[in-house]
Amino acid sequence: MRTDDRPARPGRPRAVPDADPALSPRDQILDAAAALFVEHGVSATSTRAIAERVGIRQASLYYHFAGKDEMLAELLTTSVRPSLDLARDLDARVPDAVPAATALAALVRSDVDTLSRTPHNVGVLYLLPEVQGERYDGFRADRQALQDVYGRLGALAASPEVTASITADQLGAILIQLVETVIQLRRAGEVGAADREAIAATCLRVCGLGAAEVTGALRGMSEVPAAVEA
Amino acid sequence: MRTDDRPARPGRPRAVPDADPALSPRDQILDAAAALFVEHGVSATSTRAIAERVGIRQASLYYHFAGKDEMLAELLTTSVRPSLDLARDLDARVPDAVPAATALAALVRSDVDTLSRTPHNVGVLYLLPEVQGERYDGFRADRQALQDVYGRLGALAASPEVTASITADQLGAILIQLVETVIQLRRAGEVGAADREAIAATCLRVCGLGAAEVTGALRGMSEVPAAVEA
DNA sequence: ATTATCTATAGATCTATAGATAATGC
DNA sequence: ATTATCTATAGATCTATAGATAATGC
Repeated sequence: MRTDDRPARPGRPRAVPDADPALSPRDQILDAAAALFVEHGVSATSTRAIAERVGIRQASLYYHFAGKDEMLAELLTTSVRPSLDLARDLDARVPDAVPAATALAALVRSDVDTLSRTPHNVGVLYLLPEVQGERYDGFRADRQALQDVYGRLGALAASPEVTASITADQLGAILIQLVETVIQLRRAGEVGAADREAIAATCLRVCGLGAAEVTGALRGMSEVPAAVEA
Repeated sequence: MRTDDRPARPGRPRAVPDADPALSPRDQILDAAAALFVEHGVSATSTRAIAERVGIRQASLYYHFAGKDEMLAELLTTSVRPSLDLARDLDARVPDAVPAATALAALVRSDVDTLSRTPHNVGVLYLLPEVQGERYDGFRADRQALQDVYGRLGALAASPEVTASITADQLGAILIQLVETVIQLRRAGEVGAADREAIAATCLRVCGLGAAEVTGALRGMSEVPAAVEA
């Protein structure tokens, strides 16, 4: 089994010619698996169905992956990682270099935008029952770490009234849940800029920010990514 | 196939004696299916596994249900119906007999409490990919109707700043998503009264209510159920 | 006679391995 | 020689039907 991801190498030609030779076979398989896992779930997706969508024989999948589990693990990890990286980066700059509300706004906007654009709405994968298995402990740990950052930034940004009635853990769970409203909206139809902004603004309002502070944080946010790149 | 739900009638005895004769065989099957669907998903749950959990033979399931689909359909419907009934009831009394914020508080509290107590955390079923199939159009319509009420009550309760930046549809999606934070919390561990209150309060804060209004609505709420029963 | 179960099983999958083959690279 | 595919298939399911059977009810 090949586990790396170099471009396609020579080998016996496919029975059906490669539809997209620009993508590595591995990525073609991941893309097909993502689409089918999101639509039908993991168990309802057969390795045959994945192979058919790629345009290869069922057995050929096993040259690239040990099985569906491994495909799912990779899809989960590559989708949570960038978000966690940004979260940690922001977390480290708060509150000295960046106000908490600004950092939270930046994280929320980034995650909402990413989730609204991922191919096949892969955020749906987080909801699948398979993900509860210990096979995916690593993913769940990353996700929990992300939630913790949400809770920490939220608690720092929060008004005293809010802080009095809600813990950082609760706030983390609530904020991440709110961000994932995008996933459900995408299931129902197109997600527009207004939807994304409504969700981002709601995340800040949940922390007790007033209307002026909400728009302020969403504005100030636009400077942060530049700082991060530096 | 028997589709009603009378108490058990005579018939060949089970190989393994009935563990809970107080429940009809149908309810025993639904309970087992719910537990397994929540834990592993529908496709990953075999009819054999359901039967084993009940304590009957696999083939005996088909005397009560046409298949897993029918079990899932019944579980979904019986879990959304009571909530939709309450929502419609409240919706009809707003704003003349009951203030919108009070009605929203009552609906949120009821749904949060219900979801936090359902056996096996059945709210998880809403998230399964199978539910997107047209086989479950009826359930999804009920759920959309519930979401619409959330949006309507939320918009009526909302402060002008909130109404200016968010539509009733967006608010409905956000509120129902927030309520379902309970489902995720239950996956992670016990859900306490503080968690339920944090979520309920957050739903009201999302509508732009201040701290005083939030606690006010959650208080006034307690009178509403009595009015509903009348 | 009616009911709710049982046993047995056909037919349809589905996964994962073994081994062959058709390319390119050296 | 190496690589990426292919063909073929064993073994393990899983679903849903046919028909038998062991109770109670009349």
